[in-house]
Amino acid sequence: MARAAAPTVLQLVQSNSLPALVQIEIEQLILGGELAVGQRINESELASRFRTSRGPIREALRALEESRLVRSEKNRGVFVREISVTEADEIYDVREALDQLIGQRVAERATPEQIRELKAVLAEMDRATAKQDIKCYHALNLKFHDMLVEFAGNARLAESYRLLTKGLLLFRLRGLQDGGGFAVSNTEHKAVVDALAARDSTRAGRLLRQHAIESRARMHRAAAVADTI
Amino acid sequence: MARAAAPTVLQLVQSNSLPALVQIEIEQLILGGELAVGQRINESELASRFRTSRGPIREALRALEESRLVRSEKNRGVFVREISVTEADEIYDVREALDQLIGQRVAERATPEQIRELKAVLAEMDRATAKQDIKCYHALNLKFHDMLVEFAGNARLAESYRLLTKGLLLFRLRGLQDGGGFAVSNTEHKAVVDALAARDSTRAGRLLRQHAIESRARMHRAAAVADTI
DNA sequence: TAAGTGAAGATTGTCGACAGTAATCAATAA
DNA sequence: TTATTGATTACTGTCGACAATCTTCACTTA
Repeated sequence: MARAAAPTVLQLVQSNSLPALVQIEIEQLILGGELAVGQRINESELASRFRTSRGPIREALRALEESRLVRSEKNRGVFVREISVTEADEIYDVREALDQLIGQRVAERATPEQIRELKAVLAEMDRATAKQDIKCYHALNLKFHDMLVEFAGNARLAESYRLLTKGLLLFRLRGLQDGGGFAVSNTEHKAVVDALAARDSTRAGRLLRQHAIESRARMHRAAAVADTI
Repeated sequence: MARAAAPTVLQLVQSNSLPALVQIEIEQLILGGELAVGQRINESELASRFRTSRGPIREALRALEESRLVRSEKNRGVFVREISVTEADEIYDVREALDQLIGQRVAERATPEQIRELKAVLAEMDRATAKQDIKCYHALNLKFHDMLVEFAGNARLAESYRLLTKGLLLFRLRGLQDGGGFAVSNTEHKAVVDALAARDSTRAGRLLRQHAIESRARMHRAAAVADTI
């Protein structure tokens, strides 16, 4: 496993503090949809849920606010952030630039083993497509892009990229993602991996950027459809 | 003044909560060098300094940790983050990509008034250069790039860019920035603004990226010199 | 002298409590 | 019936206190 090893629960508890743990937990709640977009977050409720006082909860919420997953109104509480199409557009604008960089770097630095891992995920995605398992495809899609940014070998890049795409997830939770055409999406993935395997950094960068552009277009189409409903 | 209006103190106190205010204050302490890089931050000390309890301080520190300005060790405290040359390199890698995007967008979107503002700052920088006022030049340099990212008209881009460059400031605080050649730097600035005025987005993007690349090279030269001392 | 040990002090982690503010809802008046 | 007012309730903002942990440093011992 060439990727950064996932930390064990033990390591997590020992190194990270309670607020950090809570932060991860709340993030899962948001990204998992249990806390709906726009919803107010009740501190006391979370506190009793996690068997802590409100202190650690508040600390976690501050961190989540800094990462723009929640917004906070004074004396009113913190709310799960809602992303408008306009803001999603802004994010995509940045993402396109970063994806190009990611494609270039992965083409330059990825090990043969990592390329194989990417291909394996691609194959899984094909199977999910065949079964029309959208949920599975979506999870694999996230994994694929996460692996890419990891293989780019730049921690700061990965951090920026993940922060950005987390915002996009808030939007996707409304069910607008991928615009239905996910078989198309995987064709684009394959072209990218081909360029990576060929160590063609320019082409890989261009293709991954193009993939982001197409994703944005799919997002727009889905949003347009959703608005007509 | 076409830029985003600076919020008044009143607005700040009314809208933002105490932790948010404290966060800004601590950030100033760090970026101003009062809290040295690598130094441990004493919660009680800050609390008495700002006449609050430790709660708000801790919340602010969590937010600063999320923005990577401090790091936190369990049961040991939080420390002002130190940036290695390797990490500065990583940041520059991302910054180059973002700068290209910024150049393109500003060329497309900036108002004539904004272009004039940029030129005015450039003139100020020339005067600072003539007086060999490095500190003033440095401040204006930051302002120039901050205006650029603002004029790009993409809040998320601005956010990502500022987060990134804040990290670079931690490095710069060690006196390694600019590598001495700041007259050269302003020549590059002028070329960028020329492209912006000509509405040549491709050239503006290329030049601003190139400027970031040169900045990185200057950083490396300065670091090399610092290491021989 | 150097290494190890123990206590004392300082600092962080967490909690429960109280004050202040916003939201809710019933009662009243137009 | 609708709008307004006032009281009630719920929640956030902040604080001080205590427990747990780390650091420091004097002291002992080989």
